[in-house]
Amino acid sequence: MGTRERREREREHLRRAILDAARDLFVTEGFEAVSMRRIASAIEYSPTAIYLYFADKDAILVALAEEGFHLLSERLETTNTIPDPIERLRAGGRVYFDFAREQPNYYTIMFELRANALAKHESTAETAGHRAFGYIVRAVVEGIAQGIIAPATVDGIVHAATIPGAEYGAMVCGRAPEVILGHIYWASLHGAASLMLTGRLGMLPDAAQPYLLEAVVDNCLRGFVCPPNE
Amino acid sequence: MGTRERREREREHLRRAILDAARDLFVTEGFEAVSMRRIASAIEYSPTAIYLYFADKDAILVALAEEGFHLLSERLETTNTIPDPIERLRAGGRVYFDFAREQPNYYTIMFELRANALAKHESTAETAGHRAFGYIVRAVVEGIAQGIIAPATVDGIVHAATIPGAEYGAMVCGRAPEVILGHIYWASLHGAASLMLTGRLGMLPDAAQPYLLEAVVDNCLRGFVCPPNE
DNA sequence: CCGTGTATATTAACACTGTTAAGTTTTTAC
DNA sequence: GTAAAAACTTAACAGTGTTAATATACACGG
Repeated sequence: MGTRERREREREHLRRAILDAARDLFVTEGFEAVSMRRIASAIEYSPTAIYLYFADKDAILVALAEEGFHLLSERLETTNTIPDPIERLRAGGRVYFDFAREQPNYYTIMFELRANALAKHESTAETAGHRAFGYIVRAVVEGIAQGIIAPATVDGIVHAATIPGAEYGAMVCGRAPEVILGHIYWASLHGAASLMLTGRLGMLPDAAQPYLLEAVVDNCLRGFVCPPNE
Repeated sequence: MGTRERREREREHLRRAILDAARDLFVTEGFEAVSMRRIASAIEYSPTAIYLYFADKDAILVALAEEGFHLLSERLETTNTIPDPIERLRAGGRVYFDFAREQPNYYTIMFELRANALAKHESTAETAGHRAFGYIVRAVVEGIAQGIIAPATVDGIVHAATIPGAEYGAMVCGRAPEVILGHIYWASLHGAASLMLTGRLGMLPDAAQPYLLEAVVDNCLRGFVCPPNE
């Protein structure tokens, strides 16, 4: 008797409907438009019905953030055909910025959500984020293997960060160099995207902003490939 | 008769009391603890009294953001004694990260406030932000003048960002190169700080985080000084 | 000194918010 | 057909930002 299967299917269906309504609301009307009551009226259920499917509002936002990471991962996947690791990273940077520009609300909940909310819901959003990060890390690994990202660069970073009294080498080796470099790249991308979305690039003419993003990517990657100068 | 002066003094006094209470609340209890009613009870006034001093809640937050930028500027000022522009930029990066770490709530409202709220209150917070940004820009200007930040680097960025069909050179020259380089540096700093504060550096051991920040600064500045490799 | 106008502050209320407890309807299982 | 379980709703709580109407204090002109 497939009644339980059907029930589960219906459950999943409504769960999706809730998420869709929530996404539509905040993709079109922004973060603050998403209230339990508005979601409820969009799906034509009572507000409290939602609590049968999500623990609280944060759980919905975490689920949406996870969706966002999946979207981003899908987009990043298209860069996989690019053989040169550096060019792949560069293309990934463009994809990243395009995503931030086209889906500002997604980007906002993906990266504005505090560890607070994430931890509370032991979300898979974190692992979805890791998957997206993986695209960066793999390109860096290849770059190192092919000698494009010079060991000297890695050493340079190791060296430069050896501020007094620190065993930074051990730190870096605890996590592989590609993880460090990946974070450096990610930080650059996120910083530029975040400044853009919060309107902090107002000093630049609007038309120049894409070029700034390009320049951020370029400067970061130049740091990766150039030999250290001493 | 100094009665009007006294009144104005009292006004300013209460205005400050409101800001102090608001700051205390969110520096110690976080962003969401700041409600009009809680501020009111802290200063022992009725909630609506606040509206005689601030247009709305956003106005308070904008004012606090402005305070934050002043604090940051003060800290950045201490780097002014460092003669070498690159080392000054590096020290500025450390100051920036230290500020983000020690005043996470300040940092949050300073950079999470949407252009939305800022524009609505035609705030001086923006100009306060510009002042902080000025420390970066001036160091870059000096670096270029002294030949430490190679013209080749600037050209490199100009060149690298010349994606098909774009007159990037004109864009860059519309705003001076130092503004572009300044934004690149700022984006790196903000990205790293933001990832740190939102708990996205969880992949790294906690002790390694300061070194990552150092590495971000180093990689970015390496991009500034190294000659383009072709 | 006394009313008057103004600045200042308060009370009550509105329309929201996320969330919970209790109650109702619907569906399943025997 | 009836009991149990799942799904859903209603009513309410405690809170939010904000406004309109009201009261109070206070300097100023007569």
